[in-house]
Amino acid sequence: MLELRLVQGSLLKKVLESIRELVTDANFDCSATGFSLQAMDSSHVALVALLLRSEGFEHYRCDRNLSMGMNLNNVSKMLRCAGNDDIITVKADDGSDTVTFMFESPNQDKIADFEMKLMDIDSEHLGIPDAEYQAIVRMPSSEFARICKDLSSIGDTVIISVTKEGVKFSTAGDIGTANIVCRQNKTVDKPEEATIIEMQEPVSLTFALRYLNSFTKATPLSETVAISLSSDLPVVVEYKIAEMGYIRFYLAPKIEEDDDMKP
Amino acid sequence: MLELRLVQGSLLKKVLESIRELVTDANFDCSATGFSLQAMDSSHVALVALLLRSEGFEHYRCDRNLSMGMNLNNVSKMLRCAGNDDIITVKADDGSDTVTFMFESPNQDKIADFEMKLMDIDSEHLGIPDAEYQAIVRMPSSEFARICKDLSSIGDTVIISVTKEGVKFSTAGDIGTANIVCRQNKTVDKPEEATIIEMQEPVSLTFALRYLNSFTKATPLSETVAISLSSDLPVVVEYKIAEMGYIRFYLAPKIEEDDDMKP
DNA sequence: TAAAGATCTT
DNA sequence: AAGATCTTTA
Repeated sequence: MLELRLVQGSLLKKVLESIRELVTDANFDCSATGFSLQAMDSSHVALVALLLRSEGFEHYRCDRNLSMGMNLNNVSKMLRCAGNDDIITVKADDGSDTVTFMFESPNQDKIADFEMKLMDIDSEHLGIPDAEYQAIVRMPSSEFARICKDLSSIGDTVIISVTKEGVKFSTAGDIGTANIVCRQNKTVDKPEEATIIEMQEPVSLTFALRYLNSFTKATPLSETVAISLSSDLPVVVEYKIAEMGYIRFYLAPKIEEDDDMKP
Repeated sequence: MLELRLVQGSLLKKVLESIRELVTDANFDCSATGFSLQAMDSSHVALVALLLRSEGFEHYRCDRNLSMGMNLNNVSKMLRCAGNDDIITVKADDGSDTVTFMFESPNQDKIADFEMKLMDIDSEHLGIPDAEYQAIVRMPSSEFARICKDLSSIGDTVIISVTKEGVKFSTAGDIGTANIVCRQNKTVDKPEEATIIEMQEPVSLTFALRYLNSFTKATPLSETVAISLSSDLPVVVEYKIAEMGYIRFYLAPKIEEDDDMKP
């Protein structure tokens, strides 16, 4: 028997809107620890890892580990039927091949329940080793989203270069080139407006903007984003979910190609 | 000679936006009593009845009964040229085959007139008998609209079931099932937020969501909607138009089909 | 602010 | 394929 009650239901709505563009089908794994998901995007280039710890729920009951395969578009359709102030409860009986989403309006006048068939999805659950990163950039998530969106109107890839002074986002395309430099800045009114560089050594890596732009769908979940970079390691773009956990997106850097070698 | 002056011109704009999706051509009937319209939708499944009483107009002159056939899309196009604060005057000369819409800006600086050719439309004007309904549900129009929209992302039809305690909207589709229960609630801050059930006996009927969603285009006209249900009678979805009249939509219930009988 | 384009939906 | 809505641009 599984029963999770989340008073701030909008959070679950936002989580699904964050992942939906990248992943179509995925297993939600429930254990005593919490509610988690790990999935590759459809082109097997990017990876999403979600964790919502049990302590973050108002009520959390999970008698035995459960892996529930769902089509995220369908989950999203159902969650869109929940009001932003609704309390969401997720229920599944042991051995059942369905999951139920329950939405209660704040004044309890409206109660909705949505039942959905589960699917069998075979997924290789990758162990993601904790790595030391050469550089971690923390910045306002909205600023990161704006930069990725702006640059993708110029080019397809972005070079992210970190030095002690700041982080530079560069791109080039048919119409020209663009560089956006964000200086480290810890002296701000609100901590969530800070840009903070934790750097062991300078690093410069290239990524496809298309995926970074998908990652920024998670912007509504957190005021800040942490970007962890190391040569030859996938970048980690992390959005913390207050009191509950995180969404992390992983993306391998592009190997620099010599343009003259292209056909 | 016909001349109707409506200071709150936005009202006429909203009326047309409410009907336009359902009905393409219709006769506007003008008499000393008021301005009315009755029309079936293009697939002859739903019926719209509009009444704007003469008392609601700032000036109302209708020397003889007049039936003016119009293409509602074209009327809508013209009315969209009126500002929301404009005063709208509708004019037609006896025997003329045109109608004129006049728009005056609030400060009288702008005066526009749009003339449109009338059409011949033969319509059977149905007498709609006043019926006793087994149940009448009054609820916030926005909530009804939200429910119809949400459910149509899951299924094509909705079962509306009324009991003394409340009203339940249910649907089923490929991805799952959904039930939304609204409890009767008369103790609200504002009367327009109440959900009120007037019930003689319980009733449960099935309707095509496609049409209900068209009906909810009238939501901007009224804070509340009244849904009148009886077995074997068309449902009436009524939006009152303040001080003037109403728009009523009629839709026959679906006869429950035995799924096994389907091909 | 309004029109056009793009994207998503039925 | 058409319509609706959202976003973007003038």
